[in-house]
Parts: sequence; C-alpha cells; structure tokens
Amino acid sequence: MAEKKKGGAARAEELAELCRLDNQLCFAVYSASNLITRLYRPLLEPLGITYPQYLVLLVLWEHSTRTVGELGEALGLDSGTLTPLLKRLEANGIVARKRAPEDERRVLVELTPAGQKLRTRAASVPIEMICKLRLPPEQAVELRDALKRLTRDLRALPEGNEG
Amino acid sequence: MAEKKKGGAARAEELAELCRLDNQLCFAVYSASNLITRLYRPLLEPLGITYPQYLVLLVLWEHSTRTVGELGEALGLDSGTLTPLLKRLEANGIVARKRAPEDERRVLVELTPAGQKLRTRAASVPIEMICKLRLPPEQAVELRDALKRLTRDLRALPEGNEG
DNA sequence: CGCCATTATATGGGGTGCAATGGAATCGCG
DNA sequence: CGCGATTCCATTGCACCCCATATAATGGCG
Repeated sequence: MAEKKKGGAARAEELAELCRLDNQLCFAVYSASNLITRLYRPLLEPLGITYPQYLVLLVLWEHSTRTVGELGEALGLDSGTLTPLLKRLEANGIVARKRAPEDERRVLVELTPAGQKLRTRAASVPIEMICKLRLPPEQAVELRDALKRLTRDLRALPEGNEG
Repeated sequence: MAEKKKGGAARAEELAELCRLDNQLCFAVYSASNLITRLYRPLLEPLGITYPQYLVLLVLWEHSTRTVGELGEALGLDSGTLTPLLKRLEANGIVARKRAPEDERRVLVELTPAGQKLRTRAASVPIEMICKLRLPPEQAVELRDALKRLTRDLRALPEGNEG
C-alpha cells in the first residue's frame, strides 16, 4: 500500500486519509466537547444551571467578584456570549451585576447568597464527573495538559502567519 | 504541601484544587473546541460554510449519499441539530435532500455538483489546519487517540451507573 | 477644557446543540 | 390483515457561541 515515490494517486490517497473524520484531531476535540457537555447536564440540571453557567460560577466561587472582561478572559468567551448568560444567572438570583463605581464602563459580577449556597450543592460535581470519565488520573492529567498547551499556543498566535 | 492524614482543611484544599479551571480536563476540552471552531472560520468562510457544515461535507465527500441518521451517527449530532443545518446546505445549493423510495421515513442527503466542487476548493483546509495547530505529528496522533478512546468509552455507557 | 482614540459592555443576527415532542412510515406479532 | 410498537425525521424552545456593530465611559493630547 505505502509507496516510496508519491505519485498523483498516492497523494490523493494521502489527502483522503487526512479528510477522514476518524483521523482528525479537531473532530475528536469537537465531539468530545459536545459529549462532555451532555454528561454535565444531568449533574447540573438539579442545580438549575448549564455547563457554561457552571464554568462562570467556578470562577466566582474562587474570586466572588469579577468583571465581565475578567470572566471572558478566564473562559475564552466574549461579551456576546457572557452578557445574556449573566443576565440569566441574575434572573435566577444566582449573581448580581452592577457597574463599577470607579469605572462605569465595567460591570462587576458577584455572587448572591443563593450563588454562594450553590457552591456547597455543587461540591460533588467535579468528583462525579471524574468518575464518569473513568480515566486513570495520570492519563487525565496528561490529556488535560496537552490540551492546555495547545490552547495556550493557539491563543498566542490568533492570526495566521508564517513562523 | 501533601499530607498523609487528610484533615478537614486538607480535604477542602483538595476540593478547591479540583474546582480550579486550570486543573479541569473538561474545561480544557471545552475551550480547545471553541478555539478550534474559531480557527476554522477564516478557512471556511470563503467557501460559504461553517465548521459543522464542513464536518457533514467530509462525510458526504466520502460517501456521496447518507441518511440523516447516518450523518448523526458519524458526527454525534441529533436530528434537531442536523435538520436545520442540512436545510441551510440545501438552500445554498450544496446538498439535495429527498425521501428514500424504499423507506419513506428516511431522508437521503446527497451532494449537488456544487457540493462536489467544494471538495476541491476545501482540499487545503486539513493541511492549513494542521499548520495552524503546530503540533508534532506524533503528539497530534496521541492526543487524537486519547480523545477518541475517551469519547468511545463514554458513548458506551451514556447513563450513570456503578461499575 | 474639548475632542478623539481607546476600552468595556451591550445588542443583533446567524448558526449551532440538545431535550422533548409530534407525526408519518414501517415493523412485527397475533 | 390489523394494530400497536418502533423507527426516522421534523419541529419547538431554550441556551449557547461568535462576529459585527453600537453605545457609553475613560484617557490622553493639544
């Protein structure tokens, strides 16, 4: 099958292999992400939140007050995604939003008492998720770090250019 | 840092570490997926398609005719996602949809000539993407396979239960 | 002090992603 | 053959996700 000299047919074969979904890293990331979000749903639905909302809360449970921009930086999301999401959290009494007094452009997002309480109720979520994934810890760490490196490197060079 | 006997404080510390975004595999997958979709945009926009639409076309370029169910199986998407997506592809003249004569429940999705032509114009996309990712090939393969194993194992046991 | 560039969110629109539901076609058992 | 169960897709409703653009506040320069 494999030929030393790559004629047109061999090159076409190579291209076809690159195009197969099963061979694509990007599709593997895409479908894993969709699947993971589905796995979170039954864990988070009893708490009345979605996975992206849960991610926002993970940040706030650590810092209690963040601006929209800081949340966006931490999560890799823009204001077009975060603003309506935060409004829903606010409508559900989980966070409060107010303009920063010293800079009226910024919006401070902070936990309400209900949002603080959610932290306790959500304490088991990470462990339950780890159980669901059923990955040996060192494999999970390796996979996580590989993805983090990839994301970090890609964020460094957002525009296409030669190296 | 690490203590043999885990008191309440140590356990709380442990939980806090589990909750940090930087430590979470799931968030690493989530943000990598969002970022990858953003990276595809400038490559696919000139072709007039989105990344999920491109994934559908990758399947059709290999098989030329698939049912909605087969596409959903291959991509891990359901009819609620695929039906409107396929309608948009149809509206753009890239695919045609028709009921299968032998089983009127099924909808056959097939490429139009324009959809076939897109294959040539999109031929450089996988290579451009590989360049963007800047991962050593063996690392990309390793990462891809780890994600594929994860996805495969998770699809096997969709409902939560003890092992 | 006034004006312009910059910064921080908000808004609008298009395109997913998925659960829940509905409806038509087919299957299969009696 | 008849009829309920099943299969397949479409529809609905809600929640992202992001780009482009708008708007308001701030900062800086003359």
